[in-house]
Amino acid sequence: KQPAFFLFEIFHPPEPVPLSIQGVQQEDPPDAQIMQLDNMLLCSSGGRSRRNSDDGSLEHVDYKEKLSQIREIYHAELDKYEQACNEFTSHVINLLREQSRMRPISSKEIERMVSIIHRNTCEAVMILRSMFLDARRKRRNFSKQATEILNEYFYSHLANPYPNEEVKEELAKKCGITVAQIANWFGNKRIRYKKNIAKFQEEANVYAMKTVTSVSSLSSQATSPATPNSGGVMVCGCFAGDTVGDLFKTEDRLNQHGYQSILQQHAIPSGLHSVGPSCIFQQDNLQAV
DNA sequence: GGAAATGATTGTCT
DNA sequence: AGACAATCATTTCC
Repeated sequence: KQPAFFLFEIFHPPEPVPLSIQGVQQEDPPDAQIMQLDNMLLCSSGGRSRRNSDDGSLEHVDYKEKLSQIREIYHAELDKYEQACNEFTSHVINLLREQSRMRPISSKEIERMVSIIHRNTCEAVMILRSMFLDARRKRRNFSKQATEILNEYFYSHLANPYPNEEVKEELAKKCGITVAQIANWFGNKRIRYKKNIAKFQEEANVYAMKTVTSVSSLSSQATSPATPNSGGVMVCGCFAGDTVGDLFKTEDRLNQHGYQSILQQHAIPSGLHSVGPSCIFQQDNLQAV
């Protein structure tokens, strides 16, 4: 899942970041750093220098050589750090962009993240961690288009609104969300629909009409809405004006007004009491009995 | 600002 | 493993 994945990435950055160098870089201007290096070198070679005090020029050359060597290493390390820091920053930005599909992320938030990374990496990890833990339940509603697609599928497969893995993947692609989100959506939809069918009547009718128009526009000779792929049409038609919340009553009405034909279309044996186990109404029957 | 809607999470069941 | 049910946390609507 995204937050966990992100945390893993943070704790395993692409390149180990040399914290000590970062601290030096920020706290001291370049000149002060060079001075520091000079002093360190003087201290480390102090003993030898005293022992060879009679050969001052040789010692000086040796010192200069060492100094430039260390400077080279230092700058190489500094470059490495900057590169790692930039890589890490772009890495975080990419992850944020990915996450922006799941929850709203403003450009300000991204800027803040970047400034945090450039402060102190250790501190940054802690801040970022808490921020992501806080944000783990933040969400964004699906786009209208995505909801349309999902509802269209749901209401045109009302007899068996259980898309298989293949269909889920296809829907996920179409809607620009994950398969897990598709599963969540159908889980929520089934349960909420079943809990209060009356509330969803209007919506069901809307999508039924959509199916009618799309089907009739596809086949000009179709005079009846009961074409193989228009299951929702019949279902919603018989819901119109129905205020019954009780599933059993609803089922009776469905049987009376043609829901049976939809069940048959889905290769479900006649009579709701022998409907396959994947039918939501069957499950309710079992629970009620 | 509060209610309703909605996506996600968690625990339980089969 | 997948479905359901309850619930949480956020967003949207009035």
